[in-house]
Amino acid sequence: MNIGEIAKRAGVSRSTVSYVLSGRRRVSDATRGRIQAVIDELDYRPNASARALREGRTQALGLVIPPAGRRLTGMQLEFVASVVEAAARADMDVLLSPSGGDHDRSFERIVSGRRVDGVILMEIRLEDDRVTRLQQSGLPFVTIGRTADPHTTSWVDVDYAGLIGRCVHHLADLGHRHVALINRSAELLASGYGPGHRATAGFDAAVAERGLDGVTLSCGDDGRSGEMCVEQLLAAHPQVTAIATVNEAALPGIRRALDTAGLVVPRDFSITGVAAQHWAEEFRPPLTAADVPIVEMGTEAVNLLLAAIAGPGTPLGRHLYRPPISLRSSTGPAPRVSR
Amino acid sequence: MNIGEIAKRAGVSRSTVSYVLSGRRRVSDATRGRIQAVIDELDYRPNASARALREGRTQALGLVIPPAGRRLTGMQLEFVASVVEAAARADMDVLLSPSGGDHDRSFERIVSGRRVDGVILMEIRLEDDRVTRLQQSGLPFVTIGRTADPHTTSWVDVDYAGLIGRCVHHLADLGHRHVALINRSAELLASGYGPGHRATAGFDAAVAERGLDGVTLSCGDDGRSGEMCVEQLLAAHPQVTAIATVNEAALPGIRRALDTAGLVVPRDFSITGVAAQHWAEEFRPPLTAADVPIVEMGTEAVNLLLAAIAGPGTPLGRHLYRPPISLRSSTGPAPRVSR
DNA sequence: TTGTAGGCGTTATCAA
DNA sequence: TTGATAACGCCTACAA
Repeated sequence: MNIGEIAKRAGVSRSTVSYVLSGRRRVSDATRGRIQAVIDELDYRPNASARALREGRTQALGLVIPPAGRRLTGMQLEFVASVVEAAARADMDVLLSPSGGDHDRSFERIVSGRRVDGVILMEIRLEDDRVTRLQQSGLPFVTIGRTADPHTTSWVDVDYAGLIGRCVHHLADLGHRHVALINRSAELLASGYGPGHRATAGFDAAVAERGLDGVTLSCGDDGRSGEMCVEQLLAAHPQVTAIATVNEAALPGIRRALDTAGLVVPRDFSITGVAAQHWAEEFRPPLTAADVPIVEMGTEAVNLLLAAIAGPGTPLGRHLYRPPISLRSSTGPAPRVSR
Repeated sequence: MNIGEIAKRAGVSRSTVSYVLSGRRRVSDATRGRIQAVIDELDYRPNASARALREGRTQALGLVIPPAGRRLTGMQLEFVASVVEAAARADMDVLLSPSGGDHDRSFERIVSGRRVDGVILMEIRLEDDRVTRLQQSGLPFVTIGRTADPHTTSWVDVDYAGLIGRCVHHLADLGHRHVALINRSAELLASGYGPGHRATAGFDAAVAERGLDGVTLSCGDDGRSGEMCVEQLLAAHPQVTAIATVNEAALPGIRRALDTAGLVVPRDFSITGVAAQHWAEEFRPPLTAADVPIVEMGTEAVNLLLAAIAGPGTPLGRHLYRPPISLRSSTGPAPRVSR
């Protein structure tokens, strides 16, 4: 079923059918009605590949996600959902590319095969080959997270440094003197993962400013790791009375380890950090945390990208999110006596 | 950058470049070397739209996921990941369509615009418009889950009825007389969601066979709902000593409600069901459950689809998974005295 | 061993 | 108000 078939049945030329479809030139009511009837009857819709070839636009966005194997965190998942949703609102399809560090078949296919009109890159690192690759390709792109040189790209990001800093100040205000940061995994940090490094920087700065004793720990993105991490923390640093974390996937495990140690939150131990609202609320007791506005960020990333696609001369868009800390019930005054 | 440009620079015709790319006819070493050098230098890759138009194949699969708004469960997410992964292995891209009940723009665009070579449908219902639509479109498709009339489609599914039946038998063997099924949400059930209905059927059959007292509850796909659901269960049916569930997203909440009620698992209360291995292991104590082989199912769905795409006459493929119940630590003998 | 040319389904320019 | 036609980039049957 193609446009020629419709034209034939309606007794007009292909171009007229095309114009009825696009509305880009006047077609008499009579003719348009006849054509529309045929279109409706046959449920015709133009072939996307042909249109893409002709227009130079695919009406699709690429979304580069962390490769399988590593399980996506809840936050990553929500980003995917919000991007897909925002794209659908603009009648754009989303092509998923599970691409890790370097040159990946799927990534290359999407980029150099011109399968998409633009790309959203998730979980980028401070130095990221894929960013370089996209820059040289000329394809519009937006990153969720920013590289070490954020002045040359469009991005949305969370101010991990500032937020973790605020968490530390909040804990200090409550009288905590010995605090710990539970960061993302050591591999991720080693690969130059921005949020991890910025969280560390923010933590260190605030700890220094308030004259606290701070411990930093890496932790895998899963419950089991969180559990082990806190066990080790409690054993090695018994004086610690509070945790700040950017590792939401570890939260359930952190919770279990505190339970096992017989510590009641927030009476004996405080915990706070940066997390998706959903996870903060699911925590027991509900987590005092900076709620990452994931849906907003995903939507904004899509909007920036659509703008860049529409106008090649569009200025770079950047948005650093610094949501307030929602006070819930997981932080309290430092316990009087050390454990 | 197109094939003509490569041809010009290499001093050959376009067809020769094309043949070098496809390897479908012999090209002399000298010529091929010269062409390949140009290709490498310019990092040329054929335009996907043009190729799709010419070949009638897009090298992309559509994956229809539940619409945003409803948060994807961990299991759904893993399906997505496994499908994307399996597709990537076959050099296929995956186009995501967040489509709910009926005719959705995104779904229609993918299907009638021929944007994909085939479709994988998630979370289908016993009667599903999208299945009908795909059947009449002639586009190959595979469903994860099956409709009420499973003889006309290709699918992979979990034998929820059989598995929940086994769970009940396991509980009965342990001496439990009063058991509950925690099902998926009421809306999902009302919309004719197969796994929900089949779980109920399996539960009822096993309960009848063993002469037990069985309660069935619907529960939203999130922790909060699980918590409320179990609170109500304990209040309304104090004699219940065990739960079987197909609602893995509710597990954390179920856990919290049991905690709050002061019930120790498995001493005072047993819990089992069907869940992704990951969630079963994350539960405390680790959940005795039928582990849904998600990656295997996602991979098999892709393989069935690829086969159907390759050979239009391919027989329908169906695979009903019935994984064994992994005995972990969340079930034990029924407590002697009722609460 | 390589080249020529037609057509996949669209859209838009030029003509009528 | 409508129609004929070229072009988007690719693949391949046919020719040389």
